[in-house]
Amino acid sequence: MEYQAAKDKFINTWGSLGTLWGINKAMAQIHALLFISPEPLSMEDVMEELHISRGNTSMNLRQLIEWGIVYKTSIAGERKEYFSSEKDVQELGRIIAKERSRREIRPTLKILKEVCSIKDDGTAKTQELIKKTKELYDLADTADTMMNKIVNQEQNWLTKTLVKLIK
Amino acid sequence: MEYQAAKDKFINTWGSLGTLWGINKAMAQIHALLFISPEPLSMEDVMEELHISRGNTSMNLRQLIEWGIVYKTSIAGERKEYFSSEKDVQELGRIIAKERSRREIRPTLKILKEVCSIKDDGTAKTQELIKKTKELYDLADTADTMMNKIVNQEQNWLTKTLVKLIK
DNA sequence: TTAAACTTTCAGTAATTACTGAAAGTTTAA
DNA sequence: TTAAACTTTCAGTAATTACTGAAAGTTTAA
Repeated sequence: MEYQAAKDKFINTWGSLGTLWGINKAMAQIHALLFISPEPLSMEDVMEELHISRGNTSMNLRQLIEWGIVYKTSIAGERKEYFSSEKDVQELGRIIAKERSRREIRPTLKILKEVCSIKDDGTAKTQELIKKTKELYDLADTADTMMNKIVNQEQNWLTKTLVKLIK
Repeated sequence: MEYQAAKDKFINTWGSLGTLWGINKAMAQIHALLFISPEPLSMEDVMEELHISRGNTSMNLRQLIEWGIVYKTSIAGERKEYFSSEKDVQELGRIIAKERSRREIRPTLKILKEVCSIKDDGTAKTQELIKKTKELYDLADTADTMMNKIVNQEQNWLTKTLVKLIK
């Protein structure tokens, strides 16, 4: 496989993986492109490489920046803005885990907490609702905590060692 | 908050969380409904509760069964099929993690492996592609392995203890 | 200041995905 | 067997989401 073929394959795979996880294709592809590019790219570059419109490129780049995994980079003597991706995979993982936790898991935990706190009227269906949402709360809370601990940079020696052992 | 309100809130939240993760709303809602129902429900029941059509209900139930988190349950003397959800949250987590790994992470790992194995022609862009896809491969592989270890029932004493310690 | 070089916004449209409901298919009881 | 009671399939349509490209907005250099 030659460079161009490999590159296209990677960008396309990343794109379709994205859609499977609720991320739009263009956004995932732009990220893939920047991630493997040794130099920052301009909006024009991205448009040409992926054959997408200016508007689409602009909007998705902005979202990636909002997520914190793409940066605006200025190049001396150039008027255009250039964009580059977070290059450290560990850091990438950390940011994504943190953002998904903040945007999705935490709000869900809040709702689960509310739902499992309703008054127990003694009926089977109420008791089941309370029990199940409580269990889900605990599971989601544990998973969230663990994920953050594992993925986090601020790992102490103990955690790091344990993670290695489990693996 | 009364039972009905809490139930609706839970089902709706679960539905929108689903869409955020690339699962369609109806499917997530059917699962939510079955998960908190003390008794198995018929297709008719599901249709009425969620106000969705017969076709939609049938298709999504089938998908949930394919995922392994909803079961067909027969009720003695009843001709209809009844459906119930996996009730153990641990088991639910285990199944979902395993299925997503099998359907999404493994295929991605395979592609990453291919892409990072291309011939190094010495150019900066080729080297960057190889390096970055290799790093992604390692990250995804580690995350996948850890997730499965953690979520799996076949935990030995050591793993269990370590998981508790990290948490 | 102005105008060239850029980026963002957004109304309109295209593409995708989800849903309906009736027809076809299947199962079961008698 | 047959017909009633169910489930599945699928063509057509509705709803949602993504994308385009031109107009509006912004920045910078002179």
